[in-house]
Amino acid sequence: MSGLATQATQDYLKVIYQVCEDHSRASTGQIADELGVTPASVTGMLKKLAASEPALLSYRKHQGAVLTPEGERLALQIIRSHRLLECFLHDTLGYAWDEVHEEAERLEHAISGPLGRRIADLLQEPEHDPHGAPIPTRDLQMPADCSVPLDELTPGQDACVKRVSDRDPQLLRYLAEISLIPGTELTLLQPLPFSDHVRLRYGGDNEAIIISARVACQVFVIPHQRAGEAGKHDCLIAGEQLT
Amino acid sequence: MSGLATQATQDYLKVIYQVCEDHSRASTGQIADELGVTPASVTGMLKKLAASEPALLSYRKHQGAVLTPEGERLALQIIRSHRLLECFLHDTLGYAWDEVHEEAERLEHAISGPLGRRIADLLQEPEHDPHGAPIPTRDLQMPADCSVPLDELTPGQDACVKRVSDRDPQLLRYLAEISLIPGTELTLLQPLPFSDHVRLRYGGDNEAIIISARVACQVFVIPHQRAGEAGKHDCLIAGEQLT
DNA sequence: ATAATTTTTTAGGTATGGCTAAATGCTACT
DNA sequence: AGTAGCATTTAGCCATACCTAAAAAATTAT
Ligand SMILES: [Mn+2]
Ligand SMILES: [Mn+2]
Ligand SMILES: [Mn+2]
Ligand SMILES: [Mn+2]
Repeated sequence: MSGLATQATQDYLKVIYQVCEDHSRASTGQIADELGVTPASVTGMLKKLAASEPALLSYRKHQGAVLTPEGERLALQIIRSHRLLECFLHDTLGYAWDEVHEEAERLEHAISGPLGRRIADLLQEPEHDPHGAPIPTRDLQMPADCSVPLDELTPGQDACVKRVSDRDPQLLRYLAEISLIPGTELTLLQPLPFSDHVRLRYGGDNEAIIISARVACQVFVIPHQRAGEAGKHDCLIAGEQLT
Repeated sequence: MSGLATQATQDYLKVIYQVCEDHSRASTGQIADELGVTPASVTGMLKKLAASEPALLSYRKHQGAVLTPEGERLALQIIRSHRLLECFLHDTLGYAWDEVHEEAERLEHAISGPLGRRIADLLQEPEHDPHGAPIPTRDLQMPADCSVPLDELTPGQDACVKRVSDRDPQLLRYLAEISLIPGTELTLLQPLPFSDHVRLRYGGDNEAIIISARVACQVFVIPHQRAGEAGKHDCLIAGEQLT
Protein backbone atom coordinates (compact mmCIF):
# COMPACT_ATOMS: atom_id res chain seq x y z
CA MET A 1 0.00 0.00 0.00
CA SER A 2 2.81 2.37 0.77
CA GLY A 3 5.78 0.92 -1.08
CA LEU A 4 4.35 1.48 -4.53
CA ALA A 5 4.01 5.25 -4.41
CA THR A 6 6.06 7.84 -2.56
CA GLN A 7 4.49 10.01 0.10
CA ALA A 8 4.48 12.97 -2.30
CA THR A 9 2.74 10.91 -4.98
CA GLN A 10 0.12 9.74 -2.50
CA ASP A 11 -0.62 13.27 -1.33
CA TYR A 12 -0.89 14.54 -4.92
CA LEU A 13 -3.30 11.77 -5.90
CA LYS A 14 -5.42 12.33 -2.81
CA VAL A 15 -5.69 16.06 -3.39
CA ILE A 16 -6.44 15.66 -7.09
CA TYR A 17 -9.18 13.16 -6.28
CA GLN A 18 -10.72 15.55 -3.81
CA VAL A 19 -10.53 18.55 -6.12
CA CYS A 20 -12.15 16.48 -8.88
CA GLU A 21 -15.09 15.70 -6.61
CA ASP A 22 -16.13 19.33 -7.13
CA HIS A 23 -14.59 20.21 -10.50
CA SER A 24 -14.11 18.20 -13.65
CA ARG A 25 -10.32 18.67 -13.60
CA ALA A 26 -7.83 19.68 -10.93
CA SER A 27 -5.94 22.82 -11.91
CA THR A 28 -2.28 23.39 -11.18
CA GLY A 29 -3.10 26.27 -8.87
CA GLN A 30 -5.72 24.40 -6.86
CA ILE A 31 -3.37 21.49 -6.31
CA ALA A 32 -0.59 23.87 -5.30
CA ASP A 33 -2.87 25.60 -2.79
CA GLU A 34 -4.04 22.36 -1.23
CA LEU A 35 -0.54 20.92 -0.92
CA GLY A 36 1.19 24.13 0.11
CA VAL A 37 3.75 24.00 -2.72
CA THR A 38 4.35 26.32 -5.65
CA PRO A 39 2.50 25.91 -8.96
CA ALA A 40 5.87 25.30 -10.64
CA SER A 41 6.43 22.27 -8.44
CA VAL A 42 2.99 20.96 -9.31
CA THR A 43 3.63 21.25 -13.05
CA GLY A 44 6.77 19.16 -12.63
CA MET A 45 5.02 16.53 -10.57
CA LEU A 46 2.00 16.29 -12.88
CA LYS A 47 4.33 15.61 -15.79
CA LYS A 48 6.01 12.83 -13.88
CA LEU A 49 2.80 11.20 -12.69
CA ALA A 50 1.37 11.37 -16.21
CA ALA A 51 4.53 9.81 -17.67
CA SER A 52 4.81 7.03 -15.09
CA GLU A 53 4.00 3.46 -16.02
CA PRO A 54 1.15 2.90 -15.49
CA ALA A 55 0.06 6.53 -15.83
CA LEU A 56 -1.60 7.75 -12.64
CA LEU A 57 -3.24 10.77 -14.23
CA SER A 58 -3.75 12.48 -17.52
CA TYR A 59 -2.34 15.94 -17.87
CA ARG A 60 -2.79 18.54 -20.57
CA LYS A 61 -0.92 21.80 -20.50
CA HIS A 62 -2.89 24.67 -19.02
CA GLN A 63 -5.80 22.35 -18.31
CA GLY A 64 -4.77 20.54 -15.16
CA ALA A 65 -5.14 16.86 -14.43
CA VAL A 66 -7.66 14.04 -14.01
CA LEU A 67 -6.82 10.70 -12.44
CA THR A 68 -6.64 7.51 -14.46
CA PRO A 69 -8.41 4.45 -13.01
CA GLU A 70 -5.07 3.36 -11.53
CA GLY A 71 -4.50 6.79 -10.01
CA GLU A 72 -8.00 6.78 -8.61
CA ARG A 73 -7.47 3.36 -7.07
CA LEU A 74 -4.38 4.61 -5.24
CA ALA A 75 -6.16 7.80 -4.21
CA LEU A 76 -9.04 5.83 -2.72
CA GLN A 77 -6.62 3.59 -0.84
CA ILE A 78 -4.93 6.53 0.78
CA ILE A 79 -8.22 8.29 1.52
CA ARG A 80 -9.54 5.09 3.12
CA SER A 81 -6.40 4.79 5.24
CA HIS A 82 -6.59 8.43 6.25
CA ARG A 83 -10.21 8.27 7.34
CA LEU A 84 -9.86 4.92 9.09
CA LEU A 85 -6.93 6.33 11.01
CA GLU A 86 -8.95 9.37 12.01
CA CYS A 87 -11.67 7.07 13.37
CA PHE A 88 -9.09 4.99 15.18
CA LEU A 89 -7.35 7.95 16.76
CA HIS A 90 -10.70 9.40 17.80
CA ASP A 91 -12.56 6.29 18.96
CA THR A 92 -9.78 4.08 20.27
CA LEU A 93 -7.14 6.52 21.43
CA GLY A 94 -9.37 9.34 22.58
CA TYR A 95 -8.14 12.07 20.25
CA ALA A 96 -10.34 15.15 19.92
CA TRP A 97 -11.83 15.62 16.45
CA ASP A 98 -9.66 18.63 15.77
CA GLU A 99 -6.46 16.66 16.43
CA VAL A 100 -6.94 13.62 14.21
CA HIS A 101 -6.37 15.11 10.77
CA GLU A 102 -2.79 16.23 11.22
CA GLU A 103 -1.72 12.94 12.76
CA ALA A 104 -3.51 10.91 10.07
CA GLU A 105 -1.89 13.01 7.37
CA ARG A 106 1.46 11.44 8.26
CA LEU A 107 0.34 7.98 9.37
CA GLU A 108 -1.64 7.37 6.15
CA HIS A 109 1.66 6.87 4.32
CA ALA A 110 3.17 4.52 6.87
CA ILE A 111 0.51 1.90 7.51
CA SER A 112 0.47 -1.36 5.57
CA GLY A 113 -2.55 -2.93 3.93
CA PRO A 114 -2.86 -5.53 6.71
CA LEU A 115 -2.73 -2.84 9.41
CA GLY A 116 -5.46 -0.88 7.66
CA ARG A 117 -7.58 -4.00 7.53
CA ARG A 118 -7.04 -4.73 11.24
CA ILE A 119 -8.05 -1.22 12.16
CA ALA A 120 -11.17 -1.48 9.99
CA ASP A 121 -12.03 -4.81 11.64
CA LEU A 122 -11.50 -3.40 15.13
CA LEU A 123 -13.82 -0.49 14.36
CA GLN A 124 -16.23 -2.72 12.42
CA GLU A 125 -15.88 -1.02 9.07
CA PRO A 126 -16.92 2.50 10.01
CA GLU A 127 -18.72 4.40 7.25
CA HIS A 128 -17.71 7.93 8.18
CA ASP A 129 -14.68 9.61 9.68
CA PRO A 130 -15.07 11.82 12.78
CA HIS A 131 -15.92 14.81 10.58
CA GLY A 132 -18.63 12.90 8.73
CA ALA A 133 -16.70 12.26 5.51
CA PRO A 134 -17.53 8.89 3.92
CA ILE A 135 -14.89 6.14 4.05
CA PRO A 136 -14.30 4.23 0.82
CA THR A 137 -15.38 0.62 1.26
CA ARG A 138 -12.97 -2.29 1.56
CA ASP A 139 -13.19 -2.75 -2.23
CA LEU A 140 -12.60 0.96 -2.74
CA GLN A 141 -16.04 2.19 -3.66
CA MET A 142 -16.57 5.75 -2.52
CA PRO A 143 -20.04 6.07 -0.96
CA ALA A 144 -22.06 8.80 -2.65
CA ASP A 145 -22.28 12.06 -0.74
CA CYS A 146 -25.13 14.36 -1.70
CA SER A 147 -24.56 17.00 0.94
CA VAL A 148 -24.39 20.69 0.06
CA PRO A 149 -22.74 23.63 1.82
CA LEU A 150 -24.98 25.10 4.49
CA ASP A 151 -24.89 28.52 2.85
CA GLU A 152 -26.48 27.14 -0.33
CA LEU A 153 -29.65 26.17 1.48
CA THR A 154 -32.75 28.24 0.75
CA PRO A 155 -34.09 30.15 3.76
CA GLY A 156 -36.68 28.26 5.75
CA GLN A 157 -35.32 24.90 4.67
CA ASP A 158 -34.68 22.04 7.11
CA ALA A 159 -31.53 19.97 6.85
CA CYS A 160 -29.25 17.59 8.71
CA VAL A 161 -25.51 18.18 9.13
CA LYS A 162 -23.67 15.49 7.20
CA ARG A 163 -20.04 16.51 7.49
CA VAL A 164 -17.74 19.44 8.18
CA SER A 165 -14.39 20.40 6.73
CA ASP A 166 -11.50 18.84 8.67
CA ARG A 167 -8.82 21.29 7.58
CA ASP A 168 -8.86 23.89 10.32
CA PRO A 169 -8.59 22.70 13.94
CA GLN A 170 -9.79 26.09 15.15
CA LEU A 171 -12.95 25.80 13.09
CA LEU A 172 -13.51 22.30 14.44
CA ARG A 173 -13.18 23.45 18.03
CA TYR A 174 -15.64 26.27 17.32
CA LEU A 175 -18.14 23.91 15.73
CA ALA A 176 -17.89 21.51 18.66
CA GLU A 177 -18.45 24.40 21.03
CA ILE A 178 -21.67 25.46 19.32
CA SER A 179 -22.63 21.80 18.80
CA LEU A 180 -22.90 22.14 15.04
CA ILE A 181 -21.75 18.59 14.38
CA PRO A 182 -22.71 15.72 12.06
CA GLY A 183 -26.22 14.53 12.89
CA THR A 184 -27.49 17.92 13.99
CA GLU A 185 -30.96 18.75 12.61
CA LEU A 186 -31.34 22.41 11.75
CA THR A 187 -33.45 25.01 10.01
CA LEU A 188 -31.98 27.86 8.00
CA LEU A 189 -33.69 31.09 9.00
CA GLN A 190 -34.12 34.27 7.01
CA PRO A 191 -30.80 35.88 6.03
CA LEU A 192 -29.42 38.83 7.93
CA PRO A 193 -29.89 41.99 5.85
CA PHE A 194 -26.70 43.65 4.56
CA SER A 195 -24.59 40.71 5.76
CA ASP A 196 -23.14 37.47 4.55
CA HIS A 197 -23.88 35.88 7.90
CA VAL A 198 -26.49 33.19 8.25
CA ARG A 199 -29.05 32.47 10.96
CA LEU A 200 -29.90 28.94 12.06
CA ARG A 201 -32.08 27.24 14.61
CA TYR A 202 -31.14 23.84 16.02
CA GLY A 203 -30.40 21.86 19.17
CA GLY A 204 -32.19 21.30 22.43
CA ASP A 205 -32.78 24.90 23.44
CA ASN A 206 -33.96 25.67 19.92
CA GLU A 207 -32.44 29.12 19.97
CA ALA A 208 -31.30 30.99 16.88
CA ILE A 209 -27.58 31.29 16.21
CA ILE A 210 -25.71 33.40 13.70
CA ILE A 211 -22.63 32.09 11.92
CA SER A 212 -20.42 33.71 9.31
CA ALA A 213 -20.38 32.64 5.67
CA ARG A 214 -16.77 31.52 6.16
CA VAL A 215 -18.06 28.95 8.63
CA ALA A 216 -21.30 28.12 6.80
CA CYS A 217 -19.53 27.12 3.60
CA GLN A 218 -17.48 24.54 5.54
CA VAL A 219 -20.54 22.79 6.96
CA PHE A 220 -22.24 20.33 4.60
CA VAL A 221 -25.84 19.36 5.10
CA ILE A 222 -28.44 17.08 3.56
CA PRO A 223 -31.56 19.14 2.84
CA HIS A 224 -34.81 17.56 3.91
CA GLN A 225 -37.54 16.76 1.43
CA ARG A 226 -40.22 19.44 1.55
CA ALA A 227 -43.79 18.30 1.24
CA GLY A 228 -45.04 18.72 -2.32
CA GLU A 229 -41.71 19.90 -3.63
CA ALA A 230 -39.38 17.82 -5.77
CA GLY A 231 -36.23 19.05 -4.06
CA LYS A 232 -33.38 19.99 -6.33
CA HIS A 233 -31.06 18.37 -3.80
CA ASP A 234 -32.62 14.92 -3.99
CA CYS A 235 -30.22 12.07 -3.44
CA LEU A 236 -30.28 9.85 -6.47
CA ILE A 237 -27.71 7.13 -6.03
CA ALA A 238 -27.58 4.29 -8.50
CA GLY A 239 -31.26 4.72 -9.23
CA GLU A 240 -32.27 4.42 -5.60
CA GLN A 241 -33.80 7.42 -3.87
CA LEU A 242 -32.52 8.13 -0.38
CA THR A 243 -34.31 10.48 1.98
CA MET B 1 9.49 14.01 17.48
CA SER B 2 9.50 13.36 13.77
CA GLY B 3 9.81 16.75 12.21
CA LEU B 4 13.28 17.45 13.51
CA ALA B 5 15.13 14.58 11.87
CA THR B 6 14.48 12.85 8.57
CA GLN B 7 13.58 9.17 8.46
CA ALA B 8 17.08 8.34 7.24
CA THR B 9 18.63 10.29 10.10
CA GLN B 10 16.42 8.52 12.63
CA ASP B 11 17.32 5.10 11.30
CA TYR B 12 21.04 5.92 11.33
CA LEU B 13 20.91 7.16 14.92
CA LYS B 14 18.95 4.12 16.06
CA VAL B 15 21.34 1.68 14.44
CA ILE B 16 24.41 3.50 15.75
CA TYR B 17 22.96 3.46 19.25
CA GLN B 18 22.33 -0.25 19.04
CA VAL B 19 25.75 -1.06 17.63
CA CYS B 20 27.34 1.00 20.40
CA GLU B 21 25.54 -1.08 23.02
CA ASP B 22 27.98 -3.85 22.11
CA HIS B 23 31.01 -1.97 20.76
CA SER B 24 32.56 1.30 21.77
CA ARG B 25 32.13 2.80 18.29
CA ALA B 26 29.92 1.96 15.33
CA SER B 27 31.99 1.21 12.23
CA THR B 28 31.01 2.26 8.74
CA GLY B 29 30.64 -1.35 7.68
CA GLN B 30 28.46 -2.39 10.60
CA ILE B 31 26.11 0.53 10.04
CA ALA B 32 25.96 -0.26 6.32
CA ASP B 33 25.10 -3.89 7.07
CA GLU B 34 22.36 -3.02 9.54
CA LEU B 35 20.76 -0.46 7.26
CA GLY B 36 21.19 -2.35 4.02
CA VAL B 37 23.05 0.46 2.28
CA THR B 38 26.60 0.65 0.92
CA PRO B 39 29.53 1.74 3.10
CA ALA B 40 30.06 4.69 0.77
CA SER B 41 26.58 5.96 1.59
CA VAL B 42 27.29 5.60 5.29
CA THR B 43 30.48 7.64 5.07
CA GLY B 44 28.54 10.45 3.43
CA MET B 45 25.78 10.37 5.99
CA LEU B 46 28.15 10.23 8.98
CA LYS B 47 29.87 13.36 7.70
CA LYS B 48 26.58 15.16 7.46
CA LEU B 49 25.32 14.08 10.88
CA ALA B 50 28.65 15.08 12.46
CA ALA B 51 28.56 18.47 10.73
CA SER B 52 24.93 19.23 11.60
CA GLU B 53 24.09 21.82 14.23
CA PRO B 54 23.85 20.51 16.87
CA ALA B 55 26.13 17.61 15.99
CA LEU B 56 24.33 14.30 16.39
CA LEU B 57 27.47 12.17 16.43
CA SER B 58 31.19 12.43 16.39
CA TYR B 59 32.98 10.89 13.45
CA ARG B 60 36.64 10.28 12.83
CA LYS B 61 37.89 8.88 9.57
CA HIS B 62 38.40 5.13 9.56
CA GLN B 63 37.13 4.91 13.12
CA GLY B 64 33.37 5.06 12.80
CA ALA B 65 31.00 7.08 14.94
CA VAL B 66 29.68 7.58 18.46
CA LEU B 67 26.55 9.53 19.28
CA THR B 68 26.64 12.89 21.01
CA PRO B 69 24.20 13.41 23.91
CA GLU B 70 21.82 15.06 21.45
CA GLY B 71 22.13 12.16 19.01
CA GLU B 72 21.55 9.70 21.82
CA ARG B 73 18.45 11.57 22.92
CA LEU B 74 16.98 11.31 19.43
CA ALA B 75 18.00 7.64 19.18
CA LEU B 76 16.26 6.84 22.46
CA GLN B 77 13.14 8.65 21.32
CA ILE B 78 12.93 6.59 18.17
CA ILE B 79 13.73 3.35 19.99
CA ARG B 80 11.03 4.10 22.53
CA SER B 81 8.53 4.80 19.75
CA HIS B 82 9.50 1.62 17.94
CA ARG B 83 9.12 -0.62 20.97
CA LEU B 84 5.92 1.02 22.15
CA LEU B 85 4.48 0.51 18.69
CA GLU B 86 5.49 -3.14 18.75
CA CYS B 87 3.66 -3.59 22.05
CA PHE B 88 0.64 -1.78 20.71
CA LEU B 89 0.45 -3.80 17.51
CA HIS B 90 0.88 -7.01 19.50
CA ASP B 91 -1.32 -6.35 22.51
CA THR B 92 -4.03 -4.08 21.13
CA LEU B 93 -4.26 -5.07 17.48
CA GLY B 94 -3.45 -8.77 17.80
CA TYR B 95 -0.32 -8.86 15.63
CA ALA B 96 1.88 -11.95 15.96
CA TRP B 97 5.31 -11.25 17.44
CA ASP B 98 7.02 -11.92 14.12
CA GLU B 99 4.92 -9.29 12.34
CA VAL B 100 5.39 -6.27 14.58
CA HIS B 101 8.96 -5.27 13.76
CA GLU B 102 8.50 -4.50 10.08
CA GLU B 103 5.37 -2.45 10.67
CA ALA B 104 6.96 -0.54 13.57
CA GLU B 105 10.02 0.19 11.45
CA ARG B 106 7.91 2.49 9.28
CA LEU B 107 5.44 3.80 11.87
CA GLU B 108 8.19 4.88 14.27
CA HIS B 109 8.94 7.81 11.94
CA ALA B 110 5.33 8.89 11.54
CA ILE B 111 3.96 9.09 15.08
CA SER B 112 4.00 12.34 17.01
CA GLY B 113 5.13 12.78 20.59
CA PRO B 114 1.53 13.04 21.84
CA LEU B 115 0.55 9.84 20.01
CA GLY B 116 3.47 7.99 21.56
CA ARG B 117 2.38 9.21 24.96
CA ARG B 118 -1.19 8.10 24.41
CA ILE B 119 -0.06 4.65 23.37
CA ALA B 120 2.18 4.40 26.41
CA ASP B 121 -0.72 5.46 28.63
CA LEU B 122 -3.07 2.96 27.03
CA LEU B 123 -0.58 0.15 27.62
CA GLN B 124 0.37 1.51 31.05
CA GLU B 125 4.02 2.21 30.31
CA PRO B 126 5.16 -1.25 29.28
CA GLU B 127 8.75 -2.06 30.19
CA HIS B 128 9.54 -4.52 27.40
CA ASP B 129 8.58 -4.96 23.76
CA PRO B 130 7.10 -8.30 22.60
CA HIS B 131 10.62 -9.69 22.08
CA GLY B 132 11.72 -8.75 25.59
CA ALA B 133 13.80 -5.70 24.69
CA PRO B 134 13.62 -2.93 27.30
CA ILE B 135 11.69 0.24 26.44
CA PRO B 136 13.37 3.53 27.33
CA THR B 137 11.38 5.32 30.01
CA ARG B 138 9.27 8.41 29.42
CA ASP B 139 12.29 10.53 30.32
CA LEU B 140 14.47 8.49 27.96
CA GLN B 141 16.45 6.41 30.41
CA MET B 142 17.36 3.03 28.90
CA PRO B 143 16.81 0.30 31.51
CA ALA B 144 19.96 -1.74 32.02
CA ASP B 145 19.99 -5.12 30.32
CA CYS B 146 22.43 -7.66 31.71
CA SER B 147 21.43 -10.60 29.55
CA VAL B 148 23.97 -12.66 27.63
CA PRO B 149 23.66 -14.79 24.51
CA LEU B 150 22.51 -18.31 25.32
CA ASP B 151 25.60 -19.82 23.70
CA GLU B 152 27.86 -18.01 26.14
CA LEU B 153 26.40 -19.82 29.12
CA THR B 154 28.61 -22.44 30.80
CA PRO B 155 27.23 -26.00 30.58
CA GLY B 156 25.04 -26.97 33.51
CA GLN B 157 24.03 -23.40 34.20
CA ASP B 158 20.43 -22.33 34.81
CA ALA B 159 19.06 -19.17 33.22
CA CYS B 160 15.91 -17.33 32.24
CA VAL B 161 15.20 -16.11 28.72
CA LYS B 162 15.19 -12.31 28.78
CA ARG B 163 14.81 -11.36 25.12
CA VAL B 164 15.26 -12.61 21.59
CA SER B 165 16.40 -10.89 18.41
CA ASP B 166 13.50 -9.34 16.52
CA ARG B 167 15.15 -9.17 13.12
CA ASP B 168 14.14 -12.42 11.47
CA PRO B 169 10.42 -13.30 11.41
CA GLN B 170 11.30 -16.90 10.54
CA LEU B 171 13.45 -17.21 13.63
CA LEU B 172 10.65 -15.73 15.73
CA ARG B 173 8.12 -18.22 14.40
CA TYR B 174 10.54 -21.06 15.14
CA LEU B 175 11.16 -19.82 18.68
CA ALA B 176 7.43 -19.50 19.32
CA GLU B 177 6.97 -23.04 18.02
CA ILE B 178 9.50 -24.51 20.44
CA SER B 179 8.28 -22.13 23.19
CA LEU B 180 11.69 -20.60 23.73
CA ILE B 181 10.29 -17.19 24.62
CA PRO B 182 11.00 -14.49 27.19
CA GLY B 183 10.30 -15.83 30.69
CA THR B 184 11.30 -19.41 29.91
CA GLU B 185 13.47 -20.98 32.62
CA LEU B 186 16.09 -23.30 31.18
CA THR B 187 19.23 -25.29 31.87
CA LEU B 188 22.10 -25.50 29.43
CA LEU B 189 23.17 -29.14 29.10
CA GLN B 190 26.53 -30.55 28.07
CA PRO B 191 27.59 -29.51 24.57
CA LEU B 192 27.21 -31.85 21.63
CA PRO B 193 30.66 -33.25 20.69
CA PHE B 194 32.02 -32.16 17.30
CA SER B 195 29.16 -29.67 16.85
CA ASP B 196 28.29 -26.05 17.44
CA HIS B 197 24.81 -27.05 18.46
CA VAL B 198 23.61 -26.64 22.01
CA ARG B 199 21.40 -28.81 24.20
CA LEU B 200 18.84 -27.34 26.58
CA ARG B 201 16.20 -28.52 28.99
CA TYR B 202 13.13 -26.38 29.75
CA GLY B 203 9.36 -26.24 29.76
CA GLY B 204 6.56 -28.39 31.11
CA ASP B 205 7.61 -31.72 29.64
CA ASN B 206 11.18 -31.03 30.73
CA GLU B 207 12.57 -32.73 27.66
CA ALA B 208 15.96 -31.91 26.13
CA ILE B 209 16.06 -29.92 22.89
CA ILE B 210 18.93 -29.18 20.53
CA ILE B 211 19.27 -25.83 18.82
CA SER B 212 21.92 -24.53 16.44
CA ALA B 213 24.46 -21.90 17.42
CA ARG B 214 22.87 -19.57 14.86
CA VAL B 215 19.71 -19.69 16.95
CA ALA B 216 21.42 -19.77 20.36
CA CYS B 217 23.31 -16.54 19.76
CA GLN B 218 20.03 -14.71 19.10
CA VAL B 219 18.48 -15.74 22.41
CA PHE B 220 19.55 -13.67 25.40
CA VAL B 221 19.28 -15.02 28.92
CA ILE B 222 19.89 -13.91 32.47
CA PRO B 223 22.07 -16.56 34.17
CA HIS B 224 20.93 -17.63 37.61
CA GLN B 225 23.08 -17.14 40.65
CA ARG B 226 24.73 -20.43 41.57
CA ALA B 227 25.02 -21.19 45.25
CA GLY B 228 28.48 -20.36 46.55
CA GLU B 229 29.64 -18.87 43.27
CA ALA B 230 30.08 -15.17 42.64
CA GLY B 231 28.71 -15.32 39.11
CA LYS B 232 30.64 -13.42 36.50
CA HIS B 233 27.30 -12.40 35.00
CA ASP B 234 26.05 -10.63 38.09
CA CYS B 235 23.80 -7.71 37.42
CA LEU B 236 25.41 -4.63 38.86
CA ILE B 237 23.37 -1.61 37.95
CA ALA B 238 24.15 1.73 39.49
CA GLY B 239 25.61 0.00 42.52
CA GLU B 240 22.49 -2.01 43.17
CA GLN B 241 22.65 -5.77 42.84
CA LEU B 242 19.76 -7.41 41.02
CA THR B 243 19.10 -11.11 41.07
C1' DA C 1 59.12 -5.54 7.10
C1' DT C 2 56.59 -6.35 3.30
C1' DA C 3 52.72 -8.01 0.88
C1' DA C 4 47.93 -9.32 0.57
C1' DT C 5 43.41 -8.52 2.09
C1' DT C 6 39.77 -5.97 3.88
C1' DT C 7 37.71 -1.67 5.08
C1' DT C 8 36.86 2.93 4.26
C1' DT C 9 36.89 7.04 1.65
C1' DT C 10 36.67 9.82 -2.53
C1' DA C 11 34.81 11.10 -6.89
C1' DG C 12 31.27 11.39 -9.83
C1' DG C 13 26.40 10.32 -10.80
C1' DT C 14 21.18 9.41 -10.24
C1' DA C 15 16.33 10.17 -8.69
C1' DT C 16 13.08 12.71 -5.99
C1' DG C 17 10.78 16.73 -4.92
C1' DG C 18 11.19 21.05 -3.70
C1' DC C 19 12.42 26.42 -4.91
C1' DT C 20 12.80 31.27 -7.63
C1' DA C 21 12.64 34.08 -11.63
C1' DA C 22 11.51 34.71 -16.28
C1' DA C 23 8.84 33.51 -20.27
C1' DT C 24 4.61 32.20 -22.19
C1' DG C 25 -0.27 31.25 -22.73
C1' DC C 26 -5.12 32.02 -21.55
C1' DT C 27 -9.16 35.00 -20.59
C1' DA C 28 -11.85 38.73 -20.04
C1' DC C 29 -12.51 43.50 -20.90
C1' DT C 30 -12.56 47.52 -23.54
C1' DA D 1 -8.99 42.93 -32.17
C1' DG D 2 -5.95 44.41 -28.85
C1' DT D 3 -4.38 44.37 -24.31
C1' DA D 4 -4.04 43.89 -19.23
C1' DG D 5 -4.02 40.68 -15.70
C1' DC D 6 -3.72 36.15 -14.16
C1' DA D 7 -2.33 31.29 -14.44
C1' DT D 8 0.89 28.23 -15.99
C1' DT D 9 5.10 26.57 -17.72
C1' DT D 10 10.07 26.71 -18.48
C1' DA D 11 14.73 27.07 -17.04
C1' DG D 12 18.00 26.70 -13.78
C1' DC D 13 19.03 25.63 -9.11
C1' DC D 14 19.24 23.14 -4.41
C1' DA D 15 19.08 19.45 -0.66
C1' DT D 16 18.57 14.68 0.52
C1' DA D 17 20.07 10.24 0.19
C1' DC D 18 21.22 6.76 -2.39
C1' DC D 19 24.58 4.29 -6.01
C1' DT D 20 29.21 2.44 -8.49
C1' DA D 21 34.01 2.42 -9.35
C1' DA D 22 38.48 3.69 -8.10
C1' DA D 23 41.82 5.32 -4.67
C1' DA D 24 43.61 5.17 -0.16
C1' DA D 25 44.17 3.55 4.40
C1' DA D 26 44.17 0.08 7.90
C1' DT D 27 44.59 -4.57 9.19
C1' DT D 28 46.29 -9.15 8.79
C1' DA D 29 49.25 -12.63 7.01
C1' DT D 30 53.71 -14.07 5.27
MN1 LIG E 1 -8.75 14.35 7.48
MN1 LIG F 1 -0.37 12.86 3.85
MN1 LIG G 1 11.78 -4.20 16.60
MN1 LIG H 1 12.68 2.83 10.68
